Amino acid sequence: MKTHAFGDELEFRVKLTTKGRYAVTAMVDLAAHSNGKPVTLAEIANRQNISLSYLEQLFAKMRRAGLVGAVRGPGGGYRLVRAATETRIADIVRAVDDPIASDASVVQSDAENLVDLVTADLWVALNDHVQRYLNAVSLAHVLERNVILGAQAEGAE
Amino acid sequence: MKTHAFGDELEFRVKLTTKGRYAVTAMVDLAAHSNGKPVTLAEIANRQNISLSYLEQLFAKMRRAGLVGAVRGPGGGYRLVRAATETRIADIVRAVDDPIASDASVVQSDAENLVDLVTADLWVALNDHVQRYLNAVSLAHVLERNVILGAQAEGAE
DNA sequence: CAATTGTTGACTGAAACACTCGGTTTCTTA
DNA sequence: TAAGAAACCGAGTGTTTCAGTCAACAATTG
Repeated sequence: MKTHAFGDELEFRVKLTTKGRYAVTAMVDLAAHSNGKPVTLAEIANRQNISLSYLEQLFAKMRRAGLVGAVRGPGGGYRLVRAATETRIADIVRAVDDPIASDASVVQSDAENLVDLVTADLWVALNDHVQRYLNAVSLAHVLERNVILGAQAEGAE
Repeated sequence: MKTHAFGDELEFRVKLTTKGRYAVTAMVDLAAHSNGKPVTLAEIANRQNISLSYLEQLFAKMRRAGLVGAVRGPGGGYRLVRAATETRIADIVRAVDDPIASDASVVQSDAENLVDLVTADLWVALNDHVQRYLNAVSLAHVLERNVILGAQAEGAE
């Protein structure tokens, strides 16, 4: 029995919760302390006051997404795969957020009436808006405090 | 014991979950079927396939927020308080989302190190971005399918 | 009066969040 | 080669939110 209008898991392409903020914070910290040697999660956990185990989970996802590389053993840690200028905030948020399971087609498909249709329009547009913004901002931008209200959006290529 | 870097409830000013989408869909439906007479939640529930009781909760919040007015008894229902052109999507989303409890000052206050600071910058900027967009779009815009990617942002007055 | 509609509160199962714990592998260095 | 440092991995936990159900109550109409 179909009980509601939207798919159960169809959240929003970019989720913007504290989880993403944790990940971004950790990545900014990593970028800020990158000087050749890998950075340990223990350091980041200390500096940012985030639980080590939670960081491990977040970094596991980011490693699978190809954002960071790991070095095991003493002297090991994580480093950025791409330069800070090439690592986009959107990548980080997408990496740690849950995969928005399956049927994203709901929005498009069973738009039986006009209302479904126009609401879908709005959500797609908004999503695009946010996506574009987070895609235009890199770790380097954030570090340089070069995040200006609104001004970044058109830089998206 | 402070276990993590952000306030427990400090979400994000605008939350953008399915809950907000339900509310927006319902409001679009209400606006679309406004012709003098109040519109019943039962009608909206039928058309939009949302549970009646859930709609009641959402409309209770929107009524408290001054977005809709209720008429009880037979022939009753809800109507928009302001015109569709004056009802902004941001108002709707804010009305139904939970109040982001208490201490939003965390972001600003204990920014001990640089990383906290720059991350806070980013989140404030992004929030502003989304807020601005949703503030520039009215129910009427949505109904007229007048929602263009990105183009609305500067219209916010 | 009865029927209709909104109003309110309590409750529920499922999911996500933000961890915790306990282990295992991999690598370095003494 | 043994010790230890670090990344890996999976299971489990308490809390909150989501989305919905249910039951009662209040106001209005005919």
